[in-house]
Amino acid sequence: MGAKPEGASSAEGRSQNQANRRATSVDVAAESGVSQATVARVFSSPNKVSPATREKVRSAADRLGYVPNAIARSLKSQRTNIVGAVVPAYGEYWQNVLAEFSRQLAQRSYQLLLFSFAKSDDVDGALSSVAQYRLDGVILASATIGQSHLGRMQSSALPTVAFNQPAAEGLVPSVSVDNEEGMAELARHLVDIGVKAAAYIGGVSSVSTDQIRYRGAVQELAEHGIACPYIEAGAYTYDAGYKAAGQLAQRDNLPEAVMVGSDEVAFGVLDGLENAGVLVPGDLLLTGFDGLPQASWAGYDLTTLVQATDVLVAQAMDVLLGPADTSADRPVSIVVPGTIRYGKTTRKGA
Amino acid sequence: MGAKPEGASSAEGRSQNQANRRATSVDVAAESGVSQATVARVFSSPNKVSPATREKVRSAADRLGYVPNAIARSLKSQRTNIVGAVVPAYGEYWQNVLAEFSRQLAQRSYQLLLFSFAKSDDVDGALSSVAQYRLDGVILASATIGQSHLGRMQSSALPTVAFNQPAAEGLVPSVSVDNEEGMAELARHLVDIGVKAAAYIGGVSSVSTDQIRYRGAVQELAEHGIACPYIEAGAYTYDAGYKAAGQLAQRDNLPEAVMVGSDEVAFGVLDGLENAGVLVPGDLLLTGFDGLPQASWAGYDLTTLVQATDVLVAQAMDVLLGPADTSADRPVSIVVPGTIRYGKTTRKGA
DNA sequence: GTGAAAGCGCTAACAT
DNA sequence: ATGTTAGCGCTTTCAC
Repeated sequence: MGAKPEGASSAEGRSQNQANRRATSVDVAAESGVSQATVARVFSSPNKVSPATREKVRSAADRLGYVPNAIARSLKSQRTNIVGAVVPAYGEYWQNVLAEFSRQLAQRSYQLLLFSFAKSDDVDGALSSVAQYRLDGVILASATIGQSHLGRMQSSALPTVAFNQPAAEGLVPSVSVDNEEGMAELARHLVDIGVKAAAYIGGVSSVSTDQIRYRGAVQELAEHGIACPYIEAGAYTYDAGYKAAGQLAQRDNLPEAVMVGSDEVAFGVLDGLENAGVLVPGDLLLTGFDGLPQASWAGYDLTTLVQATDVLVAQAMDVLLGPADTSADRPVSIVVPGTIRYGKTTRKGA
Repeated sequence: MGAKPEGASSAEGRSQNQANRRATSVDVAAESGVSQATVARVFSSPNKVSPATREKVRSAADRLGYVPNAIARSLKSQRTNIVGAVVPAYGEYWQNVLAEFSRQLAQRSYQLLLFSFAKSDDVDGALSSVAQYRLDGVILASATIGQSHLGRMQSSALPTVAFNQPAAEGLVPSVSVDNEEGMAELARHLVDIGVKAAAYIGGVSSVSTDQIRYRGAVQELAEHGIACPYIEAGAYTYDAGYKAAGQLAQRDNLPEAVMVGSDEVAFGVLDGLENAGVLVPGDLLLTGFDGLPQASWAGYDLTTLVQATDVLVAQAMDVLLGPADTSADRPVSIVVPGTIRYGKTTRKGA
C-alpha cells in the first residue's frame, strides 16, 4: 500500500493521505486535455465519446491510476448498486443462504453489504445502519426479526424483501419455502412407513418458522391419530440438538420417530441419540429440515426437506430488483415448495 | 414499499411529500428553523450544539423521518466506514471466517462489503469493484488470489490485509495461521503414536497453503524416516475427499495414517473410507486441518489443527484499522500458531 | 452556539 | 462529439 509514486519517503509514512490522493476525473481531464465531463462519459457511457478521445482519456487515466469514485456516482445518481442483507451471524443454514445471495447479486452486478447480528437485540442497530446507506434494496433474512422491525421497513421507502420469515407476510414482500406443507410431507412419509408415535424437536418455540413447521407436522399426524409432542431444543445449533437428544433418550418410552425442525439441530440429535445408545434408524427414525449440504454427507445421510435455496434467492432478487411490482396493494408473498430427500435415517430395518 | 406512503402526516406541504423523496438536512433545517449546518452538527457532533436546539432538531428530524445520508457523508469525509472482503463464495472454512469478520467489524462499527467469487477468474472483477468504492480497507481472503492481484493492491493506496495467504507475505500485510508448523505438529503426533507409513491428501497442489502444509508434514515425517506421498483431491470439498478416499482404499497397501490438508476434505475422506470398508481409526488414522465446528461433532470427532479464527481475524482488523503501522519498510506478516484438537480419528485401538 | 459558504467527485441537462 | 453548468447531501472552516 505505501509505495506508489513520489518515492514515499519513510518520514512521510503517516500523513500519506495528502500526497497519495487518488486521481479524480478532473486530474484525468487535465492530463488528457479534455473536459471533466468527457472523462466522466468515457467511464459511464463510452459510446457517447469518439474512439480517439476515448483512447486518449483511457491512457491518461491509466497513467494516473484513475478509478471512478462510486461514492460520488451514488450521491449523484441516487443508486448505490448495493443491496444490504440483515442476516444472523451464525448457523449453517444462513451461511449457505448468504453465499447464494452473494453469488446471485454478483451475477446482476450488485454488491452485498452485510449487516449481521449475533443476538437479535443487535437487529435494531443493523437496521439503523441500513437506513443510512441509501441501498438499492435490503434483504431481511432471519426468523428472529420482529414485527416492529418489519413495521419500520414497511414505512421506509426502501425496497425490502423478507426471506424465509413467514411472520412478515402481508407486512413486507416475502419469499419463503413452504414450511407447513414441507413438514407435513415429511410427516406423511413417516405415516407411510408405519410410524405410530412421534415427537417434534424445535429450535425456539417463539419463532414463527418453528411454529409453522410444527403445525405442519402435528396436523398431518393428527389426521392419522398420531400424537406429536413438542420439545424445545432452545437454539438452532448442533449442541442444542445433542442435549435435547440426551434428555429424550432417558425417557421410558421412546417415540418411533423424531421430527426435527432444522438440519443443524438434527445432526446434533442424531449424534446425541447414538451417544446415548439409541440407534438411528434402528431404534428411532429421524427427519430434519432445510436440506443442508451435510445432510447428504454419508456420515449423516439425513431424511430432510430440501429448500431450493437458489430458487428462493432468485425469487427474492426478482422481488427486490426485478420488474418492480410496486403496484400491488398488498406486498407479495411468494412461497416455494421444498422437496424431500430420503436418507437412511428413515430407512426402516437398516 | 413503493405504494405505501411514508408514515408522515398529511399536513406536511413541503416538497418531500410528493416524490417519496427522503428528507435531507435542509428539510429538517426548514422544519426546525435552524440552519442546515446546525442540523448536520446535531448528527455528527451533537456536543457542539446547545441542548435546546439539539432537541428541536431531533424532533423535527423524527417528524420527517430524516436519516443522515452516509453516501454524502463519505464523499465529504473520504471515509466510508466500510471494509471490503474478497472471499470465495463456497467452503465451510471461508464461511466461518466471514462470519467472524462480520462480527468483529460490527463491533468496531464498520460495515462489511462482500465481494465473493466462485471461480478464481472472478477475482479480477471483484478487485475492480473494490477500487471503485473508496473503502477504508480490504481483506483479501483466499488461497487462490494470485501474485498479480496482490501487486495491484500493493500499489493501490488502499489498506489491505491478506488473510491466510502465505504467498502474500512480503507483498501485502498478512495474517496467517502457522500452516507449516501446524501440520508438522500433527505429523509429530502421528509419530508419537507409532505411525510408520503415511500419505497426504491435499486440495489443489498449486495453492500455496497446500504446498506449505504438505511441506510441514513431509519434513517432520522425513526426520523419522517416514515417507508421505502427496495425493491431490482436486478441490477443497467433501466430495473431492470422498472420491480420493475411494481410490486410496483400492490400493493394496494402505498407509497407517492419512493427513488431509483441510477439514472439509477430511470429512469426505472419512466417509469415503468407511464406505469402502476401511475403518477409522481401526484400519487407518486420519487428521484434518482448520478446526471447523463439525470436527467436534460426535459423528466425526476429527483430530485436526484448530485455527483460532477469532484471533486471526482480530489481528487482521488491527493491521487494517489499528495503530496504522504504515511505517514499516516491509509489510508485516503476522503468523498465529494453531492448536491440535485430538479426536477419535487418531485414537489407536478405538 | 450558530450561520454562511465552499466544496467532496461525480452525473445529466443544456449549450455549442 | 464535447464543453459548461448545476447540483446530489453532507462536513467543515470561518465569521459573527
